[in-house]
Parts: sequence; structure tokens; C-alpha cells
Amino acid sequence: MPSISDVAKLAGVSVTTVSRVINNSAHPVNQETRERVLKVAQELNFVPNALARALVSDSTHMIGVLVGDASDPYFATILRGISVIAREEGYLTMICNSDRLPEIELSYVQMMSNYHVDGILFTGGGLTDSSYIQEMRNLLADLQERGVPVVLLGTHRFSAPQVSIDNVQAAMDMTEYLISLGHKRIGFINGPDLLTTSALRLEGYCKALEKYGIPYDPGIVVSSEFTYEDGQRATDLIISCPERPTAIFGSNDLTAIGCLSRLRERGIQVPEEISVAGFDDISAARYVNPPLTTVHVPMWDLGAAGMRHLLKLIKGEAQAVEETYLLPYTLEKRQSTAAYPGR
Amino acid sequence: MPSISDVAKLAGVSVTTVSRVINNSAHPVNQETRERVLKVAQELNFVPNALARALVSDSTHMIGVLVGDASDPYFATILRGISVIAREEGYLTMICNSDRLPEIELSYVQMMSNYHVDGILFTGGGLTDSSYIQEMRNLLADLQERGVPVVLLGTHRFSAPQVSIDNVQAAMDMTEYLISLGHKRIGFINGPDLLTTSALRLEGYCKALEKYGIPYDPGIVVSSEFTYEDGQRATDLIISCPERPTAIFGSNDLTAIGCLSRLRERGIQVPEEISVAGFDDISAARYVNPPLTTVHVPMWDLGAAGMRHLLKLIKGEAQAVEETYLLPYTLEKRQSTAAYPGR
DNA sequence: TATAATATGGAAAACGGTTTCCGGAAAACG
DNA sequence: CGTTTTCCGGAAACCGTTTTCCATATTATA
Repeated sequence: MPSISDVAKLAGVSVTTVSRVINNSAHPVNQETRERVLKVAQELNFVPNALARALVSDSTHMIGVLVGDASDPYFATILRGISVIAREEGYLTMICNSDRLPEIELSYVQMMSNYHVDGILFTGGGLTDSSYIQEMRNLLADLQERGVPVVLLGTHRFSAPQVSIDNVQAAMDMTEYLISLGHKRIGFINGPDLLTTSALRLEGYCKALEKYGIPYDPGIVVSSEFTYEDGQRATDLIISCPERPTAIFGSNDLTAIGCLSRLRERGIQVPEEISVAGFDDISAARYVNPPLTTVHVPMWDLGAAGMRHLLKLIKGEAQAVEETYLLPYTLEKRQSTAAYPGR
Repeated sequence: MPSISDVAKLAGVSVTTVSRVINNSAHPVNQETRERVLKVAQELNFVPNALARALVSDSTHMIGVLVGDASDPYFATILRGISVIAREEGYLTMICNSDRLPEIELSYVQMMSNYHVDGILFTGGGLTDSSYIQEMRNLLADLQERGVPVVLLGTHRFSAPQVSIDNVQAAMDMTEYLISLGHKRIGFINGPDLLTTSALRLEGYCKALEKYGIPYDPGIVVSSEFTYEDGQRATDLIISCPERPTAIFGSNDLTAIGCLSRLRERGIQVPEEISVAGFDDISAARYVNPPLTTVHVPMWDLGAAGMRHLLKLIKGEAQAVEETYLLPYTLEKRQSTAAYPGR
């Protein structure tokens, strides 16, 4: 690969000058010289080594993105938002998939730090394991102290600016909607116990029940992973309850869609016999049968807003205050929910 | 951040020695000295700067991954496979989402090159634009010449090792399956015209028709993007054909699922009136109603195999021959297809 | 016309590591 | 006991940039 000194030699100038022209430095350089350098650089197909440049300028133009599961449509969409904004601003993303494993999350953050990323977008698992939290807290604090900004996407228990939606309120709204349809017995497919988001959505569900004086029945609230399969499993548990619910609220779309498919297998009509609601509004929600009523989370915007804020922090256009920026959500009422008793 | 010389100073040795102990160099270093260095490094929380290290060792341990659309479940799953293997081997992935835009693909590859990635996994759009192909070809050739291995995932028209499945044969198999069910008029939702994969799957479809002497009718073959929405649009076109097909083969699952939902909206029973088949076997395929008959593409394995091969090339354990490694696929026969005429 | 300001370019010191080459001490060998 | 190895450690070059500081030539100012 041609280096800057190759260009310098061929153009008969010093590397200093070459550096100046390719960086459009403020330091004046003769028009004629400039053109000569540019011409040689072109011919040699010279492109500056980003590593060397980063080493001295202490800015890599790389953003570390930590994600729990990039194949989950929820995160995948967030990633799109992130990468579009990053690209617009000339930043590169180092996307790391932790599979929600605590040790892996920690090691990735460490690696990002070693590579001197300019900032970190933390979309990770939102795990609640306490020793993990402690370690990650230290890691993130160190980073921020060293001037590496961090932005949290979704709900996390670290101290850094955070971009999210109001999970509690949204879950409460959806539950109230089901109640408004006449449902009094509403099953809840909770998210994984070790995710903070799960707790919040569950809280919203409970608050709504409480508001309407509906007793909380642990028998129809079951925890699951955020997957189709677990949505099916949870559904089996919920419908095997002696007094079967007339509605099931899945705390994400994947589980709700799993629920839908299991109910169909069992010959239970949706929404005639049981209404089903989800959370997230992944694109599949619109295409399942029946189309899923769900909370629309602006995933793309979440990613984009997080990245925009991170870039502001990097450029010093904003101060890192520990604040949560909430984006608006909406209720998408589709055909998987209906009034009870039946139409 | 503490540097190697800070450690050296505090441990009372030279940077050379520090480098040797943290790298477990073959050069012998006294056990006592080694421990002292390790202790100081620990205390200072020293971690070597990956950029500096990469600059001199000419190996970044970063893999550039180019992907057309990371939120497409097909690619998302491939990415999982990629990142798991990468992690196992201590490599970091720089994932770049091109949105299938030619200029962006080119600029990303250029950027990866500037960052001196150790290898490139090319999962990009598979675009057919000719000037793009020419430029990309040059770029990739340059890279390989410079010793940066490239592995292609899926079908591409560049010269590098390639990991894929036999798209032609698979599409042919599925078409033959439909024919074996008694269908003689089979609609085809083709992929985007500018994707090489589309052409292959279409070819398989045609070959099957030919084999059974079924005339090819362009009226029931329509091109679409690989999205739900376009699957719906294509379906409208196909079913508005005077002599309506009794089966529709979508060349990926997203379009096939879009097809399913549109048929339902139109009140057309699947599979009683029309059979529907897809391609890819994304996880949603199993959960739609009715579960989708589709070609199972081992997406995760595709990613993993590609990454494994790339790592071999990087480590010099394999030679970069321009060869295509085909992974096995299977036909998943589910409930969206049935014999014609109806049961 | 003497002097200050500006335009233009280079030398050299960083940045933070790895690696080659070398030298002295201790151990092994004859 | 002299000589060859082996063990251990350091000096310095290098990777490819940016940037500070300085030098010279040219032009503007008084």
C-alpha cells in the first residue's frame, strides 16, 4: 500500500505538505504544489491509513454498538436507524452481538475501549445480574471519564444519557385498552426475568389492573424469553389455567405471534374467543393472521436519535447529563383484539 | 490511559520487556521480572492500544462485513452465525449496512480497506449494475492482491471464494414439488431485478416448468423487492390474471408471507384455493397462518461457514481459490401447500 | 529603504506499540 | 580454565500519520 511518504517522494515534497493537502489544512500551500500532490496521490491510489491517523489524532471515527441479539427484528430495526445516521456523518459502526451473555458484553465493551472507539451506543441485554451490573458500571464510568461518551438505548441501569420510550405507560395503555374492550381476565406473557424492560412492562400491566380493581393473578402471568417458541410455551401455560383468560398480552411481538400460532393449533379463535396483543410493532405484526394489535415502538427512530445524541456528545455539542429522552409510542389497534363477550 | 511505557517505568524495566511479557513472547524473561510487570500492569489497569498494535503488527483482528440490509431476517441470521464464529476466534466485526446502494457498498469497502481489516465477508446486495460491478471488482481484486482475503456469501459475480446454496436447484425442487401436487399453473414472485440471486431462483423455476412441459407465462411472473409489501403488490398482479394460478411460489419468505396476507384479505383460502410456497425459511415462516412451505436455507451455517473459511484464509491455512462451497438445503413442507384440485 | 507580516515548505517529535539486533552474565562444555 | 551456549534484558528502528516549531522567500507597511 502506498504511504504518505511514497506520495511525498514522488511529488518531490515533504510528508508534511502531503498531509496538509490531503487534509485541507489551514496552513497555506501553493496551488501548484497542491495540484501536483493531488495528482500523485491519485495515481498511486493513495488513501491514508485510518489506524495511523487515529493513533495520533486520537479519534477513530468508529462507534461501538453493543446489541443483545441482532437477529431479533426489534434490535435489527434499531441497528438500521443507527447505521444510517452513522453513515451520514462519516462514522463506522463496530457492531457486537453479545447474545445477552454478561461476560461477553463486558469483554466486548473492553475491546471497544481497546480500539478507542469515539463513542458507545449501548443497546445490550439490559441484564439484571448484579455482579455484571457492577462491572459494567465501572467500565462505562471509566470510559466516560476518559472522554468516551456512552448513550444507552432502551432501559438500563447505568449512568449515562438514555433514549427510550415509556414502557410502563405504554404497557398500561395497552392493558387499559383491553379492559376497555370488556376483558377482565387478561393473561400476561412476561419477558425474561433478567431484563429490566420486562419489569417495566409488567409494572404497566399491573398498574392498569389495579386502576380498574382487577385482581392480579400470578397464575396467568408467565415469564418467557422474547422468542416465538417461548411465546407458544407460555401460551400453553396460560390457557391451561382453570379459569381461562379472554385476552393475552404478550410483552413483545415475537411472543405474541407465538401465542397466536399456538392458539390456532389448539383451535381457539382469535379474537372471537381470545384477544391477543403484542408490544414493539415489528413488521411481521402487520402480516400475521389476524394482524396483531400492538404497541408501536419507533425502533428506527430510537436508533437514529441515540446515534444523533451520541454524535453530539462526541463533537462536544452536548453535555452528557444523565437523563432519559422518551420517544412517543402509539397503540396500533388491529384485528387480533375484539370486544368481550364476542361481537 | 496508561501506556506500555508507564508500565515499564513503574516496573523498572524497558518497554521491550513489558511487551514481551504481555504478549507471552518466545523470548525468555525471568519469572520474577515477569510477575513484577504483570502486577504493575494489573494495578495500572493497562490494556494495549489495539490501534498502535495493529499499526505495527499489520493485523487488526477486525473483519469487515458488508450486508445489504441487516434488518432482513435472512441477513440478520447470517450475521449471527458470522459473529459467533468471529467472537470464538477473538475477532471483531465491523458490520456495514449498505441498504443495497451501490455507491455506499463501494465506499464501505473502501473504508474497511482504510481501517486495514484482516478480511472481508461480502454479503452485500448482489447488485447487477454493471459499473458498480466493475468498480467493486477492482476494489476486491486490489484487496486480495494486498493479502486481504475476501469471502462471498450468497451469489456474487466477483472472483473470490464463495459460500452459498444451489439456488437454481432449490427453486427447481420446490417448483417440482408444486407440480407433483398437481399444480400446472404456478405464479412466481421474482426477486428484485438487480439481484443475482433473483435470476438464479427464476432459472430454477423455469427449468422445472420446462421439464414438465408447462409453458412459461410472463403474465404470472412478477418482480418485486424482497419485502412483505412488495409480496402483497405482486400477489395482486398475479391473481388478477384471467386464468388464475393455483399456486404461487414466492422467491423469498417475506414476499410469500406478504402474499399469504393479501390472499387472506381477498378472502382466498390457502391452501384450498391457492397454494403458497416461499424460500429461505426465516423463523416467521413457521408461525404464520398457515405455516409456510418453504426452502430451508441454512442461514446461520452460511454465516458461520463463511467466517470459518475467511479465518482460515487469514491464517494462511487455506488458499484463496475461486470456488463455490455449496451448503445443503431442504424442502420444508408445511400447510400452505396442498394437492390440486383441492382436498 | 528598512521592517514587519505573510506565504510556503520542511525537520522532527509525537502517538503506542512490536521486533530486530546486540551485549553482558551465567551456565555448560571440553 | 578457556570457550561456547543459553538466559535475560535493553536500545533503537519502525509502522503511517499529524502537528509543532522553525526557516526562508516574498510581499506589504511605514
